[in-house]
Amino acid sequence: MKNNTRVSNAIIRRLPRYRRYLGDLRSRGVKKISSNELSELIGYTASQIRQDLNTFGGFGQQGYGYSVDHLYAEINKILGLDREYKTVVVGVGHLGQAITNHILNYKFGFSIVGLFDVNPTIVGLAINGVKVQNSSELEDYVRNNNIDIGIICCGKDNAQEVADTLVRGGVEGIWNFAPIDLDIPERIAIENVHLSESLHTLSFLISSKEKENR
Amino acid sequence: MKNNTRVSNAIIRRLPRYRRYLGDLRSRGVKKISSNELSELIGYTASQIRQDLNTFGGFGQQGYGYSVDHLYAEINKILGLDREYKTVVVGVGHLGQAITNHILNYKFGFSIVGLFDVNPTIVGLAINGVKVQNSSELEDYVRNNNIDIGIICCGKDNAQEVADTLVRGGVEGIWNFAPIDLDIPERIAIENVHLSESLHTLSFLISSKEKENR
DNA sequence: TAGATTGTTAATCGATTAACAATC
DNA sequence: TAGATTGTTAATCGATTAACAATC
Repeated sequence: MKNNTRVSNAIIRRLPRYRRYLGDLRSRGVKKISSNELSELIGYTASQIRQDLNTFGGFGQQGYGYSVDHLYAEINKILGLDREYKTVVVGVGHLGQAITNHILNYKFGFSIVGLFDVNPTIVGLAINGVKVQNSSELEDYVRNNNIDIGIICCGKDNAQEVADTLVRGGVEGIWNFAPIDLDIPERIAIENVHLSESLHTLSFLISSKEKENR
Repeated sequence: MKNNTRVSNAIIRRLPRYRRYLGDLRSRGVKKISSNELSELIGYTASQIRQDLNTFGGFGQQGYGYSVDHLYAEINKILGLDREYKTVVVGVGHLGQAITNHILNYKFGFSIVGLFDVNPTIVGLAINGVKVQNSSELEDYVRNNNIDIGIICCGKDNAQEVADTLVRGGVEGIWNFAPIDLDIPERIAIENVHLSESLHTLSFLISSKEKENR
């Protein structure tokens, strides 16, 4: 695997998608695939697929194609899915619970270790067998348990404060569902899921289609 | 507002973000803003901001800048947020409930009209005052109530079937949370939220940062 | 060996940035 | 009017596609 010096954002967004399609192929027992066949399935050009993969290394074999198993394993490595991530969820409303479920049903190396909330009527309850703790204990917990990822599912008013706490506790990355752009150090990875913006993208697309069809 | 002939995806993704920042400014009572000031806040170059806005029309005033109120209203129009959208949620697990809450707390023109599930132990329950119906009634319901948007929160095995049903019922757009690429007619708008892919992007970023810091 | 398909270089296309004339 | 800032054209940069030599 080549050294990934500044992989473009466009490529980064395509990688998990490659993984998903390769995982499907793999579970269907497909052994080999060419960039052309993959192009057919996934919708990127064969040329782009080869370019993308060669950013990280030569995973194919001329005249043959790609071994599905091997390529899947390599993409998992590229995505950092060859290790375990311990996570905490902060804010255990419906969204926090949905994310908790989502991760607990996951095969690949993410575990929910702690749940946190500020609401005293929720603190102490067990969700999926994990007890909800008071957010005041978040920093110590993250530090003492070597938590890797903090998942922010609280409202936007507390989100920056929670992020600061997670960073002080020593997380490596933050998965943020609050509708705000967090201010965090360069060394910490951040991935935002802005649901409102996604919904507004949909309404934009609906409006566009309407205009087209007029 | 100009005719939006094929707006690039890059621009589309930035529009809801402009809206969010302008909404914040507005609620803080700010009356005018220049592309330079907005650049400072939002992190795009002033040049890009002006280019983006001028895709849709000239909303500013030379020598002055942009009226926050006016620009916010225009972006709402561009995003199609000057109308009402009736929605149904299919699959009322934690995620479906989280999305339902999210939308019900929304100020801008999205209403949850129907909830649907296949699970008989959930059908009949009321969630946020909306009764859960059996998915077998989905198509008729969508048709008879002029539903605009279908929100897919079920598992990936049923997702394509649900999408087909929604399309037959006559929705204009689909907000899809199932980890699959749906096959739908060109005239229907689609927006995917692939949570797993988002999480895998985060693990990729964590791995990259680790390598950088070595 | 011949055929197939990758890996990689070169060409094209599109998006971002810079510059500045228009104008409030 | 002078200063400021937009709207827009031109220049640059980066990403995608095309082409083909390398090679299994």
